[in-house]
Amino acid sequence: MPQSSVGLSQATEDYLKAIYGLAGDQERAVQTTDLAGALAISPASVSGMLRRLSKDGLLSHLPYRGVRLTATGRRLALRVVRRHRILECYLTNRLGYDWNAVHAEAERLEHAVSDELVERMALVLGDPPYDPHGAPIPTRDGEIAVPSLIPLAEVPIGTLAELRMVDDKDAERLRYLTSLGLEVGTRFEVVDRQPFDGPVTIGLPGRPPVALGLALARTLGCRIHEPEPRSPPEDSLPAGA
Amino acid sequence: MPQSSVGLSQATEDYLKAIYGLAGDQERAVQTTDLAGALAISPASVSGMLRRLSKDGLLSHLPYRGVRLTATGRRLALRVVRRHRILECYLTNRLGYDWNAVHAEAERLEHAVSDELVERMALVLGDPPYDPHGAPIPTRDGEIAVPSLIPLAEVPIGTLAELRMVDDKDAERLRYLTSLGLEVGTRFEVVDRQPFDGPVTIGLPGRPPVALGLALARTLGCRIHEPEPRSPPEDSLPAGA
DNA sequence: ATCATCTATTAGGCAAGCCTAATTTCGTCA
DNA sequence: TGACGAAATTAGGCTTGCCTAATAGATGAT
Repeated sequence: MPQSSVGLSQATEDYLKAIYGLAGDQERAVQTTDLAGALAISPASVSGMLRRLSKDGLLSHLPYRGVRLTATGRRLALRVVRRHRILECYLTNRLGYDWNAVHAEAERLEHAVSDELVERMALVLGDPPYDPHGAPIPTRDGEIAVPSLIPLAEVPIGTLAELRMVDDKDAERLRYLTSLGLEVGTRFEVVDRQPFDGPVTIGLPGRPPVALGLALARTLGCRIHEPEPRSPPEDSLPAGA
Repeated sequence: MPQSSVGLSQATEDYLKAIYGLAGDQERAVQTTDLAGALAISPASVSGMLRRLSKDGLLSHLPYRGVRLTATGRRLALRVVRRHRILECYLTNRLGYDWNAVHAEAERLEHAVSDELVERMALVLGDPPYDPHGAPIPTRDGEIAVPSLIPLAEVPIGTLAELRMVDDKDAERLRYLTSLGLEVGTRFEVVDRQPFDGPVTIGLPGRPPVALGLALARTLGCRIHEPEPRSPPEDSLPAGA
């Protein structure tokens, strides 16, 4: 059953990682169907596997109610996430990979690298806090700093913002963002937003404005740089308490 | 069944590599038992697996007579060997691994890295011809230069020689060699050899002579630097034809 | 409250790879 | 030539993970 550095099967690692990813860091319960979707596996198979993982103490499974990682499960999930993200950093920084190509490679390697190797890579890189898509990298001892970002879809018109985080799974989407001149750290201004779930238009310095579909805009994590210049709300000069 | 970059299962890759390793490059037939020993698997299991690999056209299996890789099998085996050895080089050169630690890590990674990644590592390293243990690295297109070396066990007394190749599988042995000051490229002189399968004594510059067991001496591939100074055999000045 | 619907689980199967025990084949030696 | 031991194969079983089809639980609308 073992095969990685720590003795979990690849399937087990994939389940834990997927559950962690779907639950978010506040550990919401995850539905069987959602998990099946994320893993591209039939719900029936997931049910069977969940029974085993539950028996092994990695998660708690209330039948028909979803699953939640146990402390152990969460720790192991974060270990896999750390491996994945350090690998992504290493591949881009040291081996010239594009940010749209690292995910697939890391997806396979994360099950094969030893902790020793991961830590050597982290050391060489100087312990990066974020991966190439802006996702925070869990520390050796399972801490993770969840960045508080705003989806582009919710950034008000007129705001100056910075792209901080993008989902890494869709290579096509990443190539598209690159073609627009958008990468992690890029600053832009939200120029317009069409009502009724229409696209968001942003302006980058020295480029014509671009309209981004709402589905895409929802997946782009942004940091606000400058609140709306017009209509200063209420705390302009007084420091309210 | 697939899982690597090329669609072979890990088990398949392990079988092909082990057969290639046991057969030597001239492709001798390999016995089921030897293969079972190399893979630490029961002979019965190997029999079953060989039937499948044979059906898949990766080897030809004459029952009770042993197996031989087909051209396809050999090509795939060499691909795995290349991955393994490039990985060993990369880990020692770029990530500070000792030569005794790389084998285990490469053994797992060789099943997970893509050809893309292997070639990027090879590029960064400048296409090394040998791995850290002196084994030749197959080229991208399946060529391999088999070095003609002499086992230390057969180097005549009085000869000046150089260690060129060591088996990479036994980390303990590699640590021992390091402790003696022996690594790939080290020059030494064969000082003495006890009769009846006794140890071989070698001298390294600036160190007291060391006696190496015959079993160990048989696994050390050497290049001769200077033929025996005493008793020049027969082809000293005439160039025989 | 009940039914229709969606979600989840169980039932039953399959392929990959491994195991042990039993059997067959090879090869050698008398 | 015949028998014996070593090597190889077959027989039968197990676990992991996946599948489809059938059943059971939860839920929202009437």
